[in-house]
Amino acid sequence: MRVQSLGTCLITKRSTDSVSSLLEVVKSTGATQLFFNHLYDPLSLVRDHRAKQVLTAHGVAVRSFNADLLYEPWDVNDAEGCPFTTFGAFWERCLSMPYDPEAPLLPPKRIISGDVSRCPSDTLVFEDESEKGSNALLARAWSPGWSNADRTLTTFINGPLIEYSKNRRKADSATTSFLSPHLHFGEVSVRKVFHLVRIKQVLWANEGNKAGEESVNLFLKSIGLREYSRYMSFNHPHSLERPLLGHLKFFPWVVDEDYFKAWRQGRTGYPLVDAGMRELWATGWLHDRIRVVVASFFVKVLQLPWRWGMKYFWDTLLDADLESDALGWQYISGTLPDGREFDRIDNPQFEGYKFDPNGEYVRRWLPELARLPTEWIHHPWDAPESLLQAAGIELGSNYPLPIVGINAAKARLQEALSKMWQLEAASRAAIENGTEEGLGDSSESAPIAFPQDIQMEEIREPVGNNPPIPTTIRRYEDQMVPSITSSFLRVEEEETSSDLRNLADESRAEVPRNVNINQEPGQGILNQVITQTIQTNNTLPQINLAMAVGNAEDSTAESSSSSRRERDGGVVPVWSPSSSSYSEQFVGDENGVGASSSYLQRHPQSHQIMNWKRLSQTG
DNA sequence: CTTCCCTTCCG
DNA sequence: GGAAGGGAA
Repeated sequence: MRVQSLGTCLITKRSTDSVSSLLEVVKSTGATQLFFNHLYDPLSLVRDHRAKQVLTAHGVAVRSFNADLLYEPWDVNDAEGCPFTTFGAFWERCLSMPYDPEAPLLPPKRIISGDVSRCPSDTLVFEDESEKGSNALLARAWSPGWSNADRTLTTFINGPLIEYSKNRRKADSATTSFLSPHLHFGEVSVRKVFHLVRIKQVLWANEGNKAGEESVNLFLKSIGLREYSRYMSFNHPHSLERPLLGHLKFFPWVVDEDYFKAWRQGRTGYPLVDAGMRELWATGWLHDRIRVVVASFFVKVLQLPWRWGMKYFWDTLLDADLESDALGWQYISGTLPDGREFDRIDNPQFEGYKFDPNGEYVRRWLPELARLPTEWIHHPWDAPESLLQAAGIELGSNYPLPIVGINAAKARLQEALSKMWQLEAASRAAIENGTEEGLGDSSESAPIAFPQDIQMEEIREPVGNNPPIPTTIRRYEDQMVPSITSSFLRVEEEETSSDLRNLADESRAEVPRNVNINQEPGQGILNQVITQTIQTNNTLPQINLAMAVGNAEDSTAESSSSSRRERDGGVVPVWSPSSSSYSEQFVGDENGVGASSSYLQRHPQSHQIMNWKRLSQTG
């Protein structure tokens, strides 16, 4: 594959062993240098650390860079040099760092192409015939490629950005940036977004446009959340699949696949939730507010295990992103220090009038409710029978009654919490008496299995032809949310032994298939090895290679000597599972309740924890 | 201009 | 549930 704009070849490889594939490419091309960009999930950290070691040992000059974040996670610390544990403090620090984020780099003028004639390259197929139909539909929300990303960015900055603060609560999506898939797949750099947006902010500030200025702050906050997701992943590698705080360890989740199915199909009886779930299915995209609504409903009203919901998001979202989504679900579930209080249930009816005051969003995605007046659109179950008839609605027939009443959900939540405290107290007692060792491991270490038999192919768009019904049955490929913990624990055991080869590759994250990347190498092809071979050349561009991180030797001293940034060579602190000591205060480690109470002592200000304490006492 | 109350928002 | 901001007194 020839990258025309750069005049050099792109070699693509599928492999179960990235490091040896890289080595093979390096050898067959005679490359002497390797450049890659950092990733921050535990698998990549381990894999890339190894890649750096192995290739360096083979005499290749390896350098790695930050291309995904405004600041490297290890550069953002509090006054004591410790990582932040709440988003607010983290982001405040990011915005007041002594140096600005790197300005975006221009593309290189040219790259001196190496000799790739002896290097075998796999052909990657990004879309086959059977996928075209559903991909065409998904394309309504996203057109891949860096030039589309650029256009999306420009359109947003010159359009909706200035009114972002005013419009951000509207479920109708034309007011958001649509950048998330482009950012995820590396088609636009977050630094470019940051700088262009800041330029606008300065402009508006000079004009005295307060609303515009505030809009930029709010938009940047969502960029900040993305940053924070990587930050959390780096500092708490377990948090991608385990609750960060352990206070819900004994929560009796409702394991009900019918609830789960109703949620997926958008048949919960709550119009805002259902509209969201159908938009998600049809377009692979949801407004952030609506993601919170459906996820919160999932966790608080249905009380299903949040990892199920996270996996469904993973399977359906175009911008599915492990770090961001894990952060989001933990936030919703109240397992972050600054997450939502667990015992508060949001009422979809009220949220409906907040985010969709005129019911337009609901009518668009739930055509069966289209003729219902706005007064009842978010709570049809209260509507007079005559009115329902006139609107052609038969509750329980062509639109469901609420699957769970809000009051019933509140009562059930309280019951579940009492149960949880009982179990917790029992466990504590058992541990203190030494009669039983950590029975608690059952819930966290072995999360409730994802239902195996879900048949997504059978889901059809409900009555009506708006949105269009997909003509192609969607192929359901099980892209499991990668299970990191098990392999990760093995890393802990084996970190010192030399061969980490298998673990990093076996359980690696899958990424969505239908990604068209024929325009430019992007980091988004995260898990296929994509290497661009480059002859010795010091004017090297920061090309987004698909690899990342992990430099053992040169790093710790320098980077912990704080604020000096490393422009070149991508200095990364030594990272290994056992050295990520910050996790100790969280439950990610084996100690569960005990661990989170030591966290409690350190962070008495955390109202979420306070809540938990209060509840524990009253329960 | 201050104070107090009410709404809104909360990563 | 609590801070914080806006509006009324």
